[in-house]
Amino acid sequence: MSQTKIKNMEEFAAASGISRPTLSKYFNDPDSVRKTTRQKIETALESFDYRPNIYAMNQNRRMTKNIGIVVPYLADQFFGEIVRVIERRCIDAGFSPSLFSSHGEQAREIDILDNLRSMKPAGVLLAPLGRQSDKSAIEAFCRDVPTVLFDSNIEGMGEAFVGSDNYSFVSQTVEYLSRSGEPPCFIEMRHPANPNANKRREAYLSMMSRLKFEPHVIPIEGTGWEFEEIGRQGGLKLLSDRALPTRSVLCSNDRLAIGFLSACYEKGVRVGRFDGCDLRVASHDGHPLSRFTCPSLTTAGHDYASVSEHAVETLFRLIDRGGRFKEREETLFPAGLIIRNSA
Amino acid sequence: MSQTKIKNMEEFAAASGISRPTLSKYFNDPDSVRKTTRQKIETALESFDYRPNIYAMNQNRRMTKNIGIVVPYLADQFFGEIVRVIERRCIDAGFSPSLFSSHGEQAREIDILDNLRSMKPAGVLLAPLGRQSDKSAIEAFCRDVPTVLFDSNIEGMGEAFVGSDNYSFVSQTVEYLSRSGEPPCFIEMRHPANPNANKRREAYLSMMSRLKFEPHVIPIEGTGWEFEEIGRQGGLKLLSDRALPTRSVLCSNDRLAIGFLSACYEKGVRVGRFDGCDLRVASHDGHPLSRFTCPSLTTAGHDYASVSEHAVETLFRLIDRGGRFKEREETLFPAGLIIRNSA
DNA sequence: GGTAAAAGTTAACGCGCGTAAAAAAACTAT
DNA sequence: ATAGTTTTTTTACGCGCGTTAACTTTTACC
Repeated sequence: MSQTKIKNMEEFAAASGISRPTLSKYFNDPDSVRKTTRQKIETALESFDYRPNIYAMNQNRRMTKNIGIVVPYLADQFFGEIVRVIERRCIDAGFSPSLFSSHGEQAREIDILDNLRSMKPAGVLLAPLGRQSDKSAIEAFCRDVPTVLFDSNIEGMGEAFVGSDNYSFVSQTVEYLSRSGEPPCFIEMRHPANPNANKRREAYLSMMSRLKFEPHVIPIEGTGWEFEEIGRQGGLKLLSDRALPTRSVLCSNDRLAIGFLSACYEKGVRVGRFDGCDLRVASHDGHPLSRFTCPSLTTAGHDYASVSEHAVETLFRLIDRGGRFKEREETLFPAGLIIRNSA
Repeated sequence: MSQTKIKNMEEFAAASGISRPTLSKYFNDPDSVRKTTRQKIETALESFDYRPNIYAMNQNRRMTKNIGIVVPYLADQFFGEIVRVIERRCIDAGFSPSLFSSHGEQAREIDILDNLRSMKPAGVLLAPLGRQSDKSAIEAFCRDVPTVLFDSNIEGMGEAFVGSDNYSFVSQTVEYLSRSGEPPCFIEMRHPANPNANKRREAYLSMMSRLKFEPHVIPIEGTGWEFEEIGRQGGLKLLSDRALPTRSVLCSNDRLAIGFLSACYEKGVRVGRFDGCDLRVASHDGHPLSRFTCPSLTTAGHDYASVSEHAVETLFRLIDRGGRFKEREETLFPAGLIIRNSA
């Protein structure tokens, strides 16, 4: 252990017998110094436990090794999962990730972007709120900071977008439901916060038309991020009013479906793909809890790993390129159909 | 909008007609300058949009206005909810919260604490991993940085602990279940990661003994943070083996119960508090999704608002006091019994 | 209107580190 | 061993802001 407290790089230079500029080089990139000196430094580091002052390090740099990660709603397990993978990859690549959640509020998203700007990050991974986002604020931000969008696309913003291919999600569920029984109606929020919802509706309509079935889009009321409650209330109303046009239901996303299933249960409607069931219910996202619903939920799942890996990989490439791509990139990953008991 | 770009406080001083030291005072505490000058500054701020360099601000300060928030697992909605409230209050109080998730890994928790230390935060709100935590690392950290623990208590560490009163949770559920039917057996993970689980088992045993019922603690296998899966596998096994000693089941926490309910559903066991049901299931935590299970889950819910408010309030008080309390504080909030359909 | 207290200004230094230039030292290859 | 290359050292300055001290202007109050 250390005997004398080392408080700056100067003192550590004296203690380790390496000059300060060389130490500075080392801390910014350990591979930039000769192997023998690197070992000397690392030996000294062990006995003196010194860490450079991060504020002093960054204040005179036009760009830091920080990476911002912004998600719309951290309580949504989808983002919890994505963030975990992204953080790990950033750390492994020698960056310091900073995590922010907009908590579904536009003002908060703008605040976060403002803060982020003054952190001079090397790059930012941004999952915007979507419909609620202040487009011009995001546009201005993307001009200043190298940004990769994920999850929600906003046309033309950021240098790249990485997300899931909504058509792939919906085409698989519609095709499966139609093949194995009655074609589904489609339940969604009337005013979805997230642009993916619109893509999914369009995909549903297009698939139904291709398969020559009559489409039924059923919008339910409610705003905010409490999707389960919205799905539940919508479900209770639809079931009370006997307003479902078909005996197959496709929900826009799993959280809505979780609420809808709870309504079915309460109303005594037997959900499932087996004989004696009243209704089949399927959905999209592959929510971590979708396999614990009653019955377990048939859904089209995100390729979580690919989306997060590719988002990070794209950002690193963007940083290497100096923050600009020739052309905006868009990468969409297909879904994987997960057949369980609900449909 | 601005015409000339302002790049530091010097230039902003010239543009606004206020001297730099006064500006410095203003940015560190807007109330420390006279109202008239404050208004002049704020007017100038609007037309020039300047923000002080956060790195330069902090590098020569022994303590910053940063607050660290560390949780063991962000994908757990319990923490998602708590973090939302805490972040908001920190911002309103003029601090900059930084959010970190240990993702259930000891190494990650240690890393986070190391980083946090070099951020010189004014204070830290730490929900430790629990059993997996490196006690000595946490102890060392708490010596250097004013820290309030929450959710998981580790005896003697940090200047304060704010959490829920596990006895209150369990006594209410056990009392309710016993009064309204058969006394419950208690299902928990054999090696729980979180110390609250141990408190809950003890509370169960103590309540059962007080009520003069025979206790049945049923440990189930599995490690990690995938509680639902653990609860499900445990449930499937118990039901197959017909190993449940009673027709009332009390789960240690809601996530376990969600898995257990899915096992019951799959096995065709009718869960509920009504005639014709085979089993009653109750639990603890008031998980955001507990009301959407099938049937909806009877549970003892955290007082989320009070826990998070009081944790923040305690940290602010600690910071005011210079980072030390005379005596370690411990505050526990009681649970609220939420009677739904499962029991 | 005069005076003391409060708030602002000017001038100057320091924080810890990045970085550039010139000189010295350490390797590499012939 | 020698010349050539790479790496390290020395020296010195700058970044943007915190902070202090001495001084000047504004306010508040009788």
